[in-house]
Amino acid sequence: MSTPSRPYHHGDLRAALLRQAEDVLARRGVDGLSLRELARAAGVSHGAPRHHFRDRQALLDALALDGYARLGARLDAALDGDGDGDGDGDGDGNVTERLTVFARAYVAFALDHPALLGLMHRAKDESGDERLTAANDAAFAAPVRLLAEARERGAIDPDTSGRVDMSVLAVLQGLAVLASTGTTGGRSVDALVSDTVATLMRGLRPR
Amino acid sequence: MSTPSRPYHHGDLRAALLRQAEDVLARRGVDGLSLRELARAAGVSHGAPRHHFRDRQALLDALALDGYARLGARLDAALDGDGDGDGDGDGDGNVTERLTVFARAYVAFALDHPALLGLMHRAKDESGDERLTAANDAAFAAPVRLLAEARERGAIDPDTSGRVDMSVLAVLQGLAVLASTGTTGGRSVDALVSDTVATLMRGLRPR
DNA sequence: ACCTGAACACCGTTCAAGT
DNA sequence: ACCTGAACACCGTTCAAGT
Repeated sequence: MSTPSRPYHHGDLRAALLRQAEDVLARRGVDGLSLRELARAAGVSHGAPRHHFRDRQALLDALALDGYARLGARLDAALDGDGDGDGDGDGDGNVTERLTVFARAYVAFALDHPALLGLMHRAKDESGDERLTAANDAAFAAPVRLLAEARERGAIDPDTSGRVDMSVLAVLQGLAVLASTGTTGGRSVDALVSDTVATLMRGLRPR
Repeated sequence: MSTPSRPYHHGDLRAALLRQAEDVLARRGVDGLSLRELARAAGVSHGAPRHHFRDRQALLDALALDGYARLGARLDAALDGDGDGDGDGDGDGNVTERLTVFARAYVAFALDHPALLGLMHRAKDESGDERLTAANDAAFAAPVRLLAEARERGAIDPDTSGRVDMSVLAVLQGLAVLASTGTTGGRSVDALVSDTVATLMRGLRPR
């Protein structure tokens, strides 16, 4: 599998740097992340990372990209595990449940990797790398599909057409923000999530 | 008002540093903000800021605190300008409108000062300064009051008690995030905001 | 192809010393 | 009280040179 001789060094420096970087990110935040320190931890000179990442931002982008891939996988897995949604189709409860499942998965990711998620958002907005926006879109394609299907089945109001999709995304984003900052208003995160989805389905108006 | 003689230097270095800092923040982001550069721009030595801010984070905190004060003022002003809400009281439309007004004001702030808002959130979460969380609470006290009053008047579903407040905050946060990252799904920000508030009031379910 | 190591131009922070 | 300026320990980035 691996040759015993190490011509210069590190079988796969790139992977090692990313692994260490995520560790440091989680423990000390983006500001605490130094290329030179990563190089030191990997046992290479401070110039070595240059061969795998053009600059610090490139390493950050790679970290974010990997984060999106894992987030997408988790979201998809959560929805898959919840059933495929075209069985008997009891109409309404299914959408509420599936939205809740999705929101929970997203919030769980936000709680597990707050610094990484923050990095992902920042990288998507500020870095020029368009693979990041693509990865973001891919990760959130599932709820948009979910809503479209529900609308076709009549499980959610059809004349809302496409304009509620953004609203739902706003709610998901907001939930993740509130959860990861601990602004849950004194209740459990799970309760916050299901209450919010319920509120969204039901509306604030009386009746 | 001001003595013509400048014993050492800068009438009010603290204010000058903050002013410059916000400028740099808006134009080059937090990472582009250097204490030494600020000192240079103010015409003082690099050690001078130390007398007004213990370290870089303290300056960032001060910036965030000021941001919260201005955000709060803008949100309150927007709601005040919209009427006091206990006139005739036509019941429903009032809440929708006032929530929309509030959301628009918040989103406008997010669009005007994206970097500052990001700094505010980060500072609130990561810095130890509890005045920041207090400032955050104060800024968002208005919509919580608004909901409480609406519930008393029966303008929103009463048995939702306090558990929708967080939901509404989540929506507001999410809207600001989406707007400031340009993720508006191809429509205007104003439309996104009013659609989302409408969706929230009405609910996703048919009928 | 991958890594080293010196070099350059920056940082934040500390602290004696000045006025 | 407020500011200076040297000092220290870091950075990111570049680039010849090595293997």
